[in-house]
Amino acid sequence: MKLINRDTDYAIRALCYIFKHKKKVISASDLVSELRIPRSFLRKILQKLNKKGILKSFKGQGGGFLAAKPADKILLVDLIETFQGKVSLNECFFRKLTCPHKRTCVLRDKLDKIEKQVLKELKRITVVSLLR
Amino acid sequence: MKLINRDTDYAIRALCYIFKHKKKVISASDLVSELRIPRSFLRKILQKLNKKGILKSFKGQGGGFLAAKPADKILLVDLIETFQGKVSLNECFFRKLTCPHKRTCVLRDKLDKIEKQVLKELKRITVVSLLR
DNA sequence: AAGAATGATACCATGTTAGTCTCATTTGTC
DNA sequence: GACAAATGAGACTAACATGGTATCATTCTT
Repeated sequence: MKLINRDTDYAIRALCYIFKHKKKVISASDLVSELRIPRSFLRKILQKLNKKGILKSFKGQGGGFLAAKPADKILLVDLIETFQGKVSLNECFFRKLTCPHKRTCVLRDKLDKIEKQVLKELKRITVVSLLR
Repeated sequence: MKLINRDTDYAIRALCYIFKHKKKVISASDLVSELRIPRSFLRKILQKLNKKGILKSFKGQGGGFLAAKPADKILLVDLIETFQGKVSLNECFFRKLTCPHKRTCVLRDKLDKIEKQVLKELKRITVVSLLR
């Protein structure tokens, strides 16, 4: 029952490093030696951040990554959704089917409320707030 | 990222049924035909509830299960912990080791706060509050 | 003694997570 | 233009978690 998984975690570490060296283009190699994250794994993560428009990438010698937007515009929730899908604490399945009592289920109702709270809190966390 | 998994879900359904038929001893067979949950799976769940002191069991013909304590004394959190372990939204591992920045990590700090909120809300939910 | 129930526990299939590997493409430098 | 350094794309794999099954032992009622 983890809120963030390893991809998201690594993405955050990478982003923090990139923001601490703003203006410089950071290559995967830089990040690997700095963060000690497995190279191939990290590369996949960087590619995804690029596709999502959170990083800009530059190919070829001297290439690497730059932030595509300011740190206070990158929400933790966006990262979580990028790597783990929509935040949903109350998916309810009954024998592989979506539960037939969806609308009337008291438990679901209560979990929904908790989910909304969590989401609200998560939305207040940006990459800036993680830069120490 | 689910707050409750299938074991917990089934446990709740079973408990609700048992409480709605208080005083009667309910067998696994009763529950299977009522709730349409796979027999063996349900039996494992009932056994666990028994071991945890949430149900009392009776062997032999006419045997089955009874609630071991009142519905308002059974917290949803207890069920979650029985089947899924301690609620912990912020486990942080770094390359299989516990993360070395545990104490200084800003993210961990924020997730901790969210976890405390969730836990507080979860503790307010008892089986009574799920009996409709 | 028989049958109906739970207790204990091993097993299995599928999906998810974390990580690896390879090849193609782009770009800067000599 | 050749080469090296970088990213892009995507297939592959090992280990673990989840959901579910199966079997045999034990206990209790009749």
